[in-house]
Amino acid sequence: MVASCGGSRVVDNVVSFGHATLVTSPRADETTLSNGRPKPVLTKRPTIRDVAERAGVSFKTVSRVVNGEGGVSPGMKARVDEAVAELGFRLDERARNLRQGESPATTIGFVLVDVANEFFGSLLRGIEEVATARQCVVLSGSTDRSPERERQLIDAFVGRRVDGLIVVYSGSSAAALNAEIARGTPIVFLDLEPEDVKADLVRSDHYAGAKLATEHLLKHGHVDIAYFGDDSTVVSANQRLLGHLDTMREAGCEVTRDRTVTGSHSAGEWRTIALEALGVPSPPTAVVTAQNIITVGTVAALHELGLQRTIAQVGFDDVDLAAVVEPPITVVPQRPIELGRRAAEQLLLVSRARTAHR
Amino acid sequence: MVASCGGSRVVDNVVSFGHATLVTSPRADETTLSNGRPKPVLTKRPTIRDVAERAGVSFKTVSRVVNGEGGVSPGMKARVDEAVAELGFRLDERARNLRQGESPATTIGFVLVDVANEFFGSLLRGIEEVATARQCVVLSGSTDRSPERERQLIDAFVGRRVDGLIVVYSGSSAAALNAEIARGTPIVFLDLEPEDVKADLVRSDHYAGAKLATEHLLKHGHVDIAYFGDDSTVVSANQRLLGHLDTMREAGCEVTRDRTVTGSHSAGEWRTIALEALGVPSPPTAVVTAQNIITVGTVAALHELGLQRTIAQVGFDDVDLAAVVEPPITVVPQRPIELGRRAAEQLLLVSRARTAHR
DNA sequence: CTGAAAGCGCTTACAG
DNA sequence: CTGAAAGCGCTTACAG
Repeated sequence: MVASCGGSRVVDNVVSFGHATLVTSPRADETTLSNGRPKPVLTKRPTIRDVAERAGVSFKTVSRVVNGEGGVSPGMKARVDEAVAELGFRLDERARNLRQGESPATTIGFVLVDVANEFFGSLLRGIEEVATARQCVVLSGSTDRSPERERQLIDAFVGRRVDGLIVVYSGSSAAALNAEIARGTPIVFLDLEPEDVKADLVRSDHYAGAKLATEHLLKHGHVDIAYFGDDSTVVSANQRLLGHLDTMREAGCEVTRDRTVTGSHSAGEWRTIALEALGVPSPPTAVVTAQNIITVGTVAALHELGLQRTIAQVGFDDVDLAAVVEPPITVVPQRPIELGRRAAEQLLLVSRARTAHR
Repeated sequence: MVASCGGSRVVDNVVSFGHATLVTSPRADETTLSNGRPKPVLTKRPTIRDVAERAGVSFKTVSRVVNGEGGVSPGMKARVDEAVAELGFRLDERARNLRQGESPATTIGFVLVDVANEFFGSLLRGIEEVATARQCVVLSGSTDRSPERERQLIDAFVGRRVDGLIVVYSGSSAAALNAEIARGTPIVFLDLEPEDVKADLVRSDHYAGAKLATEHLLKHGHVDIAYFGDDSTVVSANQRLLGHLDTMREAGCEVTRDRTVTGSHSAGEWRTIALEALGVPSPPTAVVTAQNIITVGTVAALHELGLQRTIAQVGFDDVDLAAVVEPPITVVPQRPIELGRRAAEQLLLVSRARTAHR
């Protein structure tokens, strides 16, 4: 039972074994005739008039019933309800909306960077939650930080007359956004903020978060704390760095250049950087890793150096491995779902205020 | 520069330092008067008639121009274009759709389990990509596997007359879905499949994926291969297990009970399970971890046992740490973005076939 | 309590 | 090349 090459380890990283499969049901091919059976006739969706005809009432009465307006005699209501059920009638929200003019928000548009990224997916989740609670639905799209894509998405959403827009800004025209705001579309920015556009913004308090991280380490007696952060030209990264530096200064701790590394790198690159910065004769006693992938890279480096129980680490955001690494890592989570919720609440607040005002 | 408690490590796991912040712009409060300035008048959105009036043409001409229909003299077109720009006119897609009857798909509804989960977020990303390429937009919502939520979402989407539905099935009524399909809404199921509903399905070929994983290890000379998998009552988990077992049998390798562990556990629990199963006197020489969190837990266990270079591991799906762990892990990725793309392509195919047929 | 008219913003036929 | 009419599916006033 011992393998012939027990000591070998498969080392290929991410072998690409794609295996998507499409199972086509017979039903889907029936747009063309098969074995002589008649093509299924796609019955046109029943309208309020179809229901009225079937129930033998005026279409206005149907409208009253399906909208629960009341003022309809029980007998008529019963007949209408029956016809609705038989025909499988469903109100067309588009038509309602078109006529209704001002009514509570029904659709929110969310422009984000990339839904496949857990952070943005969580933002969407939070928005969705408050939207759903109010019968509201969410349209979303990824920009990959392209101003052009952002413009297209906003165009598409506005064209569909969303009641409000939540956007993780990617650099599209401030003038266009201001025009849209002036035109009455409520906009709330999330996470990233454009200059020259006056609108509400919901974001994490990165400065305070970094302060907490560093204070946490100071409280445990550390004074020689390294800091690995994202490229400081990114506003949030800079705020985190400032939070760290200010906290260190206030505590009277020295901050040296070689203990503070910032830049835009992959997890693998950060592993290398951490190996160099922490694998020195007198390493810091603790390190703040101010971003997800930096945390992952640094954890790997600490374990390789065997220093995972010697150098304390506090990271930002949740990480898969937080739960299984020994010892566990302390992190300052960003709570993106909460961020999304707050953005949606703010949007609907503004949206409602406007509706009420007309 | 040496910390006073250099040896200590902060061990709290995930300290909750939430720090969402709302920055309200002055603009947002202007729905009520402030410092005597007049409330901004929300100009009503300009319609095709407003543009016509401004350009001094009939509204039908405006329609022609904004739809790029041609058959309009250059002079008129120029006047219309100018008026459109001045007024910031945008076609109302809702109204277009209402009148147009049959036209290419414009909105897709996607019902998933949880967007905050990277797998589902990636599915959405894939759908979005093919949708966007065709001027189509995506409405999505999370069910958390609640049949009730699923029904509500489908209702909301159908009410808005989406041109098609992609759903990761969560157990809502098959009868309702069949009725909707009969009514003409194209539906494609993704990942999970309902019984008693005839519709297309796009999913990973879990059996083939597991086969590949196990074959990969066999090819490297392993014969004593352990298998850690999700609860086998989950269809996909069962397919993976079968793929593994069949491959082992075909290769003439023995499979014992203690080498095959399945069940629904957290990453931390899997770590414990792996420690027990692999920390035995004569451990297997390789292990297949058939799911994301199982992989994470097992990696942690192997490193703790110091067996990460002795026992080979092949996992399923991508994992954050795949990139940084030493040695790197081999994984069979599921390519959720690709799955999403295929589902959307299939949906639009069916949708188009129907449109053409009317 | 019930219904006929007008209109939401657009497009689809149909005339000139 | 240009436009007046009718209608998409519904709701909002207005009458009975």
